[in-house]
Amino acid sequence: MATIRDVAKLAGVSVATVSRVLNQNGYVNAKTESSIRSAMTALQYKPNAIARSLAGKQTSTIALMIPDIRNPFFPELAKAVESTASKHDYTVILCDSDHDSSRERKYFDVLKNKKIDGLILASYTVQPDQILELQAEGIPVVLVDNSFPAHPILSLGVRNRQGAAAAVQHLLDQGCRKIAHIAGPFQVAASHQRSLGYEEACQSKAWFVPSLIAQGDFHAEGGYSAMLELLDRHPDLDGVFAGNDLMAIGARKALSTKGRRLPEDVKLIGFDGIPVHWDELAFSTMTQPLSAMGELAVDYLIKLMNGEALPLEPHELDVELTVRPSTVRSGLETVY
Amino acid sequence: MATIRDVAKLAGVSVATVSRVLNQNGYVNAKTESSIRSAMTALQYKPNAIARSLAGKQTSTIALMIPDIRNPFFPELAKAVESTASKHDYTVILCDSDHDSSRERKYFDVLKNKKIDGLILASYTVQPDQILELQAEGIPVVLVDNSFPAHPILSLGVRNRQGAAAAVQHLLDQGCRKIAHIAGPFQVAASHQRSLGYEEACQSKAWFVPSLIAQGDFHAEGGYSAMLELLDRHPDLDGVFAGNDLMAIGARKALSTKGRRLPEDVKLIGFDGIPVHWDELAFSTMTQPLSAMGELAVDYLIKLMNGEALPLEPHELDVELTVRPSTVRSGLETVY
DNA sequence: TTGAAAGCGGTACCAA
DNA sequence: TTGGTACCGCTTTCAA
Repeated sequence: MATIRDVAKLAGVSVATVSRVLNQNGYVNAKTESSIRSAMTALQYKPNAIARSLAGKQTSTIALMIPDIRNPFFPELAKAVESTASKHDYTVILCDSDHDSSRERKYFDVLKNKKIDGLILASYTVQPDQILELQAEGIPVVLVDNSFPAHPILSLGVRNRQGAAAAVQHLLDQGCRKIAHIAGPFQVAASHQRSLGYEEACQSKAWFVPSLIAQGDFHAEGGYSAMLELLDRHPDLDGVFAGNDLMAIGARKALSTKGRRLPEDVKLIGFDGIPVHWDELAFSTMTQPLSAMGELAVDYLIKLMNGEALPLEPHELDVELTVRPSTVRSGLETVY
Repeated sequence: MATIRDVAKLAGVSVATVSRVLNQNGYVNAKTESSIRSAMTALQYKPNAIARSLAGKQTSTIALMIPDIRNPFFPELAKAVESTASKHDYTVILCDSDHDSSRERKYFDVLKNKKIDGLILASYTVQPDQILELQAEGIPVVLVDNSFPAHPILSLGVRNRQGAAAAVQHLLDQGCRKIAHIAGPFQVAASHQRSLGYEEACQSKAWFVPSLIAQGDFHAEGGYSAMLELLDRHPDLDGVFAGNDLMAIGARKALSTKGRRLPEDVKLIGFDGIPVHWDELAFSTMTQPLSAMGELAVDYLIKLMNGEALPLEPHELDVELTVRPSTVRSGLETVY
């Protein structure tokens, strides 16, 4: 492997000059430059990124940390992050914390040691202090799908409360008169906000009682059992808002197990907009702009890495109502 | 940030000695070591991985390159790769080539510059020469879900031909007498092998005609149109083997559009074993051991990185028949 | 058992 | 406009 010194020698100049053309900074004579460039191609010179990182202070590497890449929420986010990052010549380290805060901690250490330039973090287990510490070590962080409003942490998410309220409103619009809610883990801020949105939209209704809310776990299994529970408590419910799509999937199964037809007997709506492939069973949901979030997260991170000071109020994007046959018979949409 | 020199100074030794305790190699007096260790904790010393990489010759970083993380085939693979790698203190760079060979090439360059220790590659567009070149540059490669038997490239996949034949056999066992096939892209070796497996299992049958094969594209859309085509050509078909699950999804839609009931009128089986969430619609498939593949890929890569010479015949794992209601009425299985 | 010092391959400051 | 050179922080001979 040719080094910068080899190039300098062949071109008959100093390494400093070669470095200048490499980084396109500083003055350098046109003929000098061209002779250097031909030396570079002659030697097939490729700058060693490691050496560059050590001397300069950029690794051109960011990390994306998520709880579980198998959760259909994340591949799309990851795709957008990766693609945007690589567009800006950043490389992405994938960290799957597996919802395990000890793995998270371990990764934080590794990432510090590796001097990554920045981190995009989706976590429901981090403590704000940990993020602050990363920032103190010079690693900018963009928090996604979560926020700590009391701390100086740039965060990015969606309007969960408003979105949830809109979901419930859609059910009301479709004629529902008794709408239940399968709540996600209340420790997860986004989840909590959705529950608040539900309550906000229902509280004033005569039919509303707290027992219309059942606790789920963001997984299909939890949605399934929560739905059974709800049907048991309220056999006459005619609408369900699930705190996320995975729970909606479980809920659908429970509903069909109990002989409820969608949308005739019960209307069901979820939240997230994870990819679905079956028109027949696809259900209505509030779709998150995952791709836009990933892109925006990288854009913000780059600004932070460039030292720009950004407003720290949580940046919240809008979710979009996606109508499918679980709430409107004709809401059939080609999704494959 | 404390450096190794700070530690050396505080402990009253040389950096060489500190380096020795850091790497647990070479002789070092027990008391010396303990005084160094306490200096390290006192200074909160964390070795700089970049400097380490430059001086040593390991970056402890591998890359995982895949065509599209949104393809449900890959998240599980990625999860296993990531988790196994991190167990061995390797960090994983995620490269999503987006099925674009120019992006692939660009990434190869970046990865060389960054001196990654190894690469796990899933690609249907790479040329063997490119892999050879990476290897020549000292970057070991494990090729996944593809192979170039004529070249010295370690590859890992499943027994596609046998698996496909087994899928068809399952349809035969269920009483099918006219089985169609939706083929994936023939340029993809795995896909081609599956088609061969289908032909192998059908060729001897009296009902077999080449027009029972339609071309798909590994996506739901292609499966859909291929299925329509097949139904048009052979209204009496009673079994379908789709070259992958995504096409099976499209095929299912086409079948239901045309009023065919599963499994009564037509039995459908796919290939891959991507995650499904709906019991009701889940279809039979040949499940690939994705998690095992990811783990094995890393294990192999680590051996290669350690300089071990490994046998270069493609390592092929078995696929497993997963029976669901698209082929057997009672094949209901809880999948959520 | 320990230390001095020469790299690893760049960057960037200071002179020339 | 160019070159000399001191780092960046760690590893690894080679001597002591």
